[in-house]
Amino acid sequence: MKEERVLFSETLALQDIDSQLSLLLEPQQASNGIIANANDDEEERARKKAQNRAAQKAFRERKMARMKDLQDRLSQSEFEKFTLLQEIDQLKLLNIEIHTENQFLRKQSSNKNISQVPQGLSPPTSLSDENGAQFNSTSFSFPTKDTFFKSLMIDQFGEEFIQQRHSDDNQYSGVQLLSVPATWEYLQKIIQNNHDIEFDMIMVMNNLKKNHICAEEGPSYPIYLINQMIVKAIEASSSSSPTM
Amino acid sequence: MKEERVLFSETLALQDIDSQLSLLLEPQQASNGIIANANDDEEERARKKAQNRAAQKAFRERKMARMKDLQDRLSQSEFEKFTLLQEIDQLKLLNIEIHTENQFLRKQSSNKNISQVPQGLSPPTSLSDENGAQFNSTSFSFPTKDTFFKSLMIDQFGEEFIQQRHSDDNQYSGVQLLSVPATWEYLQKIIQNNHDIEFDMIMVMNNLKKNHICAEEGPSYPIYLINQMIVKAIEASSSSSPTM
DNA sequence: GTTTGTGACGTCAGTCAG
DNA sequence: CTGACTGACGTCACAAAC
Repeated sequence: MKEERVLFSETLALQDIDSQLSLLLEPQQASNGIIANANDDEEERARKKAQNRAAQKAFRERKMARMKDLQDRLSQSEFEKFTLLQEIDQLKLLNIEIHTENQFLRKQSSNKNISQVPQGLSPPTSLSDENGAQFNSTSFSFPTKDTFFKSLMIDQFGEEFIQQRHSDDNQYSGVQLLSVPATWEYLQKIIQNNHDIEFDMIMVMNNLKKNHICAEEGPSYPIYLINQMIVKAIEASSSSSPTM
Repeated sequence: MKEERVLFSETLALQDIDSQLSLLLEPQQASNGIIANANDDEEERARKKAQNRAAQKAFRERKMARMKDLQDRLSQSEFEKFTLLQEIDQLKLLNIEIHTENQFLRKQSSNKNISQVPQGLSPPTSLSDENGAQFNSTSFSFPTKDTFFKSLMIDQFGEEFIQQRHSDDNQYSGVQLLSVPATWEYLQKIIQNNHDIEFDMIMVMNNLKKNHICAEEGPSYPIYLINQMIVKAIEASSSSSPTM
């Protein structure tokens, strides 16, 4: 009772390539004998099935493509986030420098000529000196970047503008960081726990090398960057391996 | 020849809920009559099928969840990118202000006392004045933020650090913007082209309202924010609708 | 061994547009 | 009405984990 079905199914499978074409080759040899009617009906259903089969196949492919697209977009977005973070740090650094210079100039100015400098300049701002008090005279002990900027930003834009980016343990502006040894362990774990994937750890580490960030634990890498490099390495190994 | 199969399939469909349990309720009534052997084999296969059925179902669900997770992570990432962009703009603004003030101070200082101010301060930097030439005396005509910062950053960090964020048509630091009317049209198009989804356009516009960005075309919204709000609205409508 | 997870297909029913 | 699209399931084969 089941062999029938299996046979049927196999037949279809073999016809797979033809199935799409079978729709185009219209069934014009219908009016033939006595069995014409039944035959017609049968054919109709078969045609429909083939149609559906093709439709599903296409649909599945589209779905897969969508999935892949999503993945790619995520990676891309994450990467852009990272570059933005870098940009922010550059800006902060620049800001500190300028501000420091500013403090110095102000000091000079007040030494030579008291209240020569108007406090509120072009924009309706007031970069008052109270938060700059940490900068005294000529020896500059830099505060933590974040501390410094928080006070600065609050002064400029008010509390509500400050979005707290929790700088936890191994975090760099909210991005999880892994030190070099930690990265190494991470890679090993991945390889151990995922037998189906393989990649060149050395390649990953090398690719990572240029992108380190200086954290308290020494040079570190943002985790998503690591992941990205892993993906790259996997792709590299799979395209060069003989399995493909 | 096919009715058999259909019947069989339907039977299975009806047993759907039981199928998972049928595995637990072990077939202990096997050794009965003469037909025990055939029966046993049959049962075995049925059991296997049910098993597979359940497995597939679970697998599909996991897959769906993964998909959803990806979506969410993308949205989240995109959103974070946006806040970072905002932060950058704040920093740039702050930077301009301080730098402007700096220029002014420098001018004052050189008026009173030539070369009182050392050019290179604490960090090994040289915020030389050549790029600040656009600021002359007391009237400050602000350059484009980007122009200004490009020169400033190049001066500080060198060309290679400057990643060009193409500010195209309706773009805000690389994020596509839609003006209010454009947003409205966008929503309508979405509704038209996706019959299966429905949401309250008004709700979306309202949620968007607080998050506008001032572009040349007037208040605008970043496209991904719009998309996010649409998702929200869809969820809201689907959870409140009687279909659920 | 068997279970379990996954990929690839097929089938059917329901929906929408032309 | 017909055809395309889609969601939900089922089945099989085969790798993988127990």
